[in-house]
Amino acid sequence: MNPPPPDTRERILRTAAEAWHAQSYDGVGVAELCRRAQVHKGSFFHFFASKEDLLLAVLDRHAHEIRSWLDAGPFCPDVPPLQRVARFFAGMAEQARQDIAATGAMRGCPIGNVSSELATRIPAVRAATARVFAVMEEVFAQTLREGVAVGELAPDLDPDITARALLAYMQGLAVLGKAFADVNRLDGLQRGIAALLGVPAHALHPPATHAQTKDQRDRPPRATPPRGDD
Amino acid sequence: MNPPPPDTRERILRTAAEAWHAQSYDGVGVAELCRRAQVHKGSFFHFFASKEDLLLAVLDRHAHEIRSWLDAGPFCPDVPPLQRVARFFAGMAEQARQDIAATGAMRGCPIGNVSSELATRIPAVRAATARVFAVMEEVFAQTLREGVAVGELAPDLDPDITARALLAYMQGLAVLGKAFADVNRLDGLQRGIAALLGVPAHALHPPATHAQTKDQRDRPPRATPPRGDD
DNA sequence: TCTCGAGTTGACCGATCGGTCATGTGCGTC
DNA sequence: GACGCACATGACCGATCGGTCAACTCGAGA
Repeated sequence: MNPPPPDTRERILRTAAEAWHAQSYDGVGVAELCRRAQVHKGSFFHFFASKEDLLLAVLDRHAHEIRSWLDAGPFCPDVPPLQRVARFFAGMAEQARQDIAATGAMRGCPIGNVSSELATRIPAVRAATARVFAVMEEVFAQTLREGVAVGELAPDLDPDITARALLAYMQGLAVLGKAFADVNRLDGLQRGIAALLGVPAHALHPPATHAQTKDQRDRPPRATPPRGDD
Repeated sequence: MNPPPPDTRERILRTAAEAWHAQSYDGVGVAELCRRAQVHKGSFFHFFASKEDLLLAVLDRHAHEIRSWLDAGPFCPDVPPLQRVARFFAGMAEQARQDIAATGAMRGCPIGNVSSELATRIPAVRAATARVFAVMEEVFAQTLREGVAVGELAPDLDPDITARALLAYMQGLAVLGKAFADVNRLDGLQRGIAALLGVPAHALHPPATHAQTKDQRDRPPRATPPRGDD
């Protein structure tokens, strides 16, 4: 009810996620984070025991929110399963295009980036990123299972292994996209997905236009207000 | 040439490549690099204008050496094209297994890691990693072209796009492997490759670890014992 | 013999790193 | 009104960062 509620903690979390995605964990220090979030250093360490602690909080939030985000967005069951997958990858491509337009570079996957940078150095971070990936894998697998049930996919397709392959392909596209920074490289992307799914390329017809996955200002049905308790 | 000159520069290059692969660019500073390479700081900056300069040199070397390395190694034409691809990915899996055994973690792809960490921050690094990826893509594409010519692959398969997809898949596997740090996750790997190539999974039987009898061009692939090797 | 320059050595630099801490302030409660 | 507490504020800390520098060694060429 407070007009200017002290969303300090929230601001730090969001700023960190954004900054680390745009650059890297080591590349953005606590001081700059504080500058961007308009928070004083003392306050920062009032909310987070350390920089690493903040990273784990960011990843934890991802792990807890990504499923509902996916379910409400690209994987919303308002279209058949195969189209959801296509819509998800189309969203990725659109995101990449926006990155290029805005900054001339692609930022890649925030989770994949962090994992690549820190998985060997900080075991807890490795585990946290794995948890996020596992959720995505589950969402993929569930969708694929539906696809099999509906008859869009071959009955002998292994949903779990295929989900894993899809996730790998997606991460690889993120890595290559970031390295090449060229949207044209993304052509032929659909073909790979279709191949992994064992369907003809035309089975993944482009979902009309970019779905409105980003204009969601409304509160989701789940009543839990944004609070990063862990 | 230089008969017994101290290979200082060489030592720095190798140490940096190794250390940055095991950890990350920002995670290993010049001081530690010097410690490991047994080089004094002054010498370091005698050979390289800056830390970033060294990184570019490391990447440059990769770009120049990787083609001949691939051609002499996994892509050596002593086996049919498809088997070379299979051998390459088997080598990756083997590498991952060794990483786990030695350190309990997977290091991922040295190029992919660097790109993920620095592509948005240092454009020159982005370009340098892209160059390495481009070489790999070329080697893949060439092999695929051969595969089409020999009849191992469908005549309408697009070698360039498929090569790109294969490279993406490989990078994704590296990212997920690093995050999950679990060799079992690598099962089902072959299936994805086969799917991307449009061949049945059994067409990619795991090749022997080392070079084997050459000139088996006319022999169709035969089933080989599954991964019992450990 | 002298010079010269590639390479070595380690002290040193300012900036920044992640993190600490004493103090201040506003608010809810008794 | 006084106390407690969540949070704000910014000076401050030692360590480390990437990088500089002057002095030194030493072998090849004149």
